[in-house]
Amino acid sequence: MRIEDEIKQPIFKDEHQKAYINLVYTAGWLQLRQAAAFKTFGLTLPQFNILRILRGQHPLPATVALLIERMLDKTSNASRIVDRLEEKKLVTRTVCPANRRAVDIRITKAGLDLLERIEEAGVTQSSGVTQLNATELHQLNTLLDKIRSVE
Amino acid sequence: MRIEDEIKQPIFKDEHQKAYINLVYTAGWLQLRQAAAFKTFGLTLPQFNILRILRGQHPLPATVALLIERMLDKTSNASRIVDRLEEKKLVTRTVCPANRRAVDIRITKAGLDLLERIEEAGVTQSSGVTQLNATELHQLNTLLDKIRSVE
DNA sequence: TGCAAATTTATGTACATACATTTAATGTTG
DNA sequence: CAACATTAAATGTATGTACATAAATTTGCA
Repeated sequence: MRIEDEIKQPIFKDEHQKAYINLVYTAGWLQLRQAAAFKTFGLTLPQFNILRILRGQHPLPATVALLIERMLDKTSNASRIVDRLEEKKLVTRTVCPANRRAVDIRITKAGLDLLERIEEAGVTQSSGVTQLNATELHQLNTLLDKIRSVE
Repeated sequence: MRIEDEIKQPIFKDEHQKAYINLVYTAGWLQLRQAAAFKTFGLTLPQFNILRILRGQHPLPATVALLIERMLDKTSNASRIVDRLEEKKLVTRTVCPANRRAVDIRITKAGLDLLERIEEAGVTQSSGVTQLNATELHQLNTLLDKIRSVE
């Protein structure tokens, strides 16, 4: 469906505004679908993303600083997302012996198992970008990179 | 900058995953810039969006249901965003005489003035989509519409 | 060494999101 | 018309986002 019909706004100020709204709307649309899929596993999207970063490090630990660096949304609050994962016993937190300011965060066996179950269920494939072929994917990536090329 | 470098993740599972991450990341990037611009006027992005919908209706009122229908993020909570705007005297809320379940929401003179000041400051132009020319904008809109064409 | 600056994480506050539930008014139907 | 369903908005709760500040530790340098 065209974005005009999707948000019932037939006229945009210009094509820039239309593209902006389409971009933000589509990203939200994708995230909503992903979040719904993770919900059946008791995870939110940011929690899932952090678990995945931790698995990438496993068996090495990650610090909060490393999580922030790798997160899509860098301004969110990694500490509190780790709080939730710790409550669910999906990660552990121990003071880093080499630098007692830092905290070593590790994914647990339960966390690894959960990720595996989620991936077996094919949840991570559910994003609508599978609608696009190789040429279109390349086009899209180029356009998005260009948008962010302001400074 | 390419998305690989932006989030310091050199390898993606496939091009679909890369496009998905690029899309979500770029939308967040745009919204963060917009939000920062509105902040100087004491508004958040959703508050601004609702004010703009109300101006579109002006001098007719809007109901909460209409706001939700037009909002980019339909699952957000329009009631409470209107609460904030009402506290700032940018909108008024009165029970709809024709249907006492509904609430008539109207933008005030102060709200209209604020929107005008924001637009004079050119804040709404700040989105990075201005990097794209007409052909690219059309390409982008087509690709995004296609992504959402699952069901 | 000692002390200020920098680093790392945690916490506080305001706002927004997601979703379930509640409250009040209106429609519907036997 | 009474009982029940539906509709419209508000409220409750958990989580996340944005940003400022605090607390603890380490670093650097006079």
